[in-house]
Amino acid sequence: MSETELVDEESLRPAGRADRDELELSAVLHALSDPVRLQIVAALSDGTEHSCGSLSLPVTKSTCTHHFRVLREAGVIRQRHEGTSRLNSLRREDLEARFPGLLDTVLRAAAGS
Amino acid sequence: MSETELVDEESLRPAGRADRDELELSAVLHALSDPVRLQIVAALSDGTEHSCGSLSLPVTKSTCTHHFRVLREAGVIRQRHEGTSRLNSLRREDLEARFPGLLDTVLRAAAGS
DNA sequence: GCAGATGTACGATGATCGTCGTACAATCGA
DNA sequence: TCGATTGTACGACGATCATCGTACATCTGC
Repeated sequence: MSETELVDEESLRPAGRADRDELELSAVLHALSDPVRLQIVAALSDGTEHSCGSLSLPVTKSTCTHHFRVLREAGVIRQRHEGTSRLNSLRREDLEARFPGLLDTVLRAAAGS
Repeated sequence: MSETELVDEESLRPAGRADRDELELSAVLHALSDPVRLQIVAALSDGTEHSCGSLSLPVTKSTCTHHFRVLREAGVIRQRHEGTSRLNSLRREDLEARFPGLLDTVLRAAAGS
């Protein structure tokens, strides 16, 4: 539902995205187990969209692209094309439906440490 | 508290264990992101102690030892020596104190998938 | 069209990971 | 004491990972 409204998503799905039912816990946990990616997810956690460049991450553009892809393939985020930018946002509803409470718990744990 | 009652723990701590305050979220998530380790944690989740051999895991003894070490070093489990066996148990209280709700949420997610 | 901005693709590199087999240590029962 | 059981130590192997630099693609504004 929340993803079919975005046309750009469709082109990314075959190789790059997990459907809601295909979300794998191991993949999600692995995606969240990297400090940089956790930082990204925390930045997206208030519902705002962020591009690679709008976050000041301690890595290069290439690495940033890599981390966004890992998050996307694990199903944690979705990507929307807008001009030369890719706006990323959390897939809160899908994650909540599949793994209730997981995202919030991890984010709270990340905030507390 | 719950760990100082075990003498064997003390010898494992310097190189092999994380104190409660030293638990790192990334390390915990990484420890939980492997299917075999998740299976181990799920088996321990009812509070019972388990040895390498008491779980029928799809890996060899060496690999089992490896996974238990990863879990121990991340602070997820504790190990107790008893005869020729090592009895492993979850560090529920420590994890709960540091990352409230995390373990239960992950276990619930694992059970639901 | 062109220059700048933004992000991806691709290859490389060093580190870490999961797995195993073999050898060894520790304990228990006969 | 001796054999069996249980787990660890160590080394090896291939796979994956995080990181980067360079080259390329796409879009915007002039």
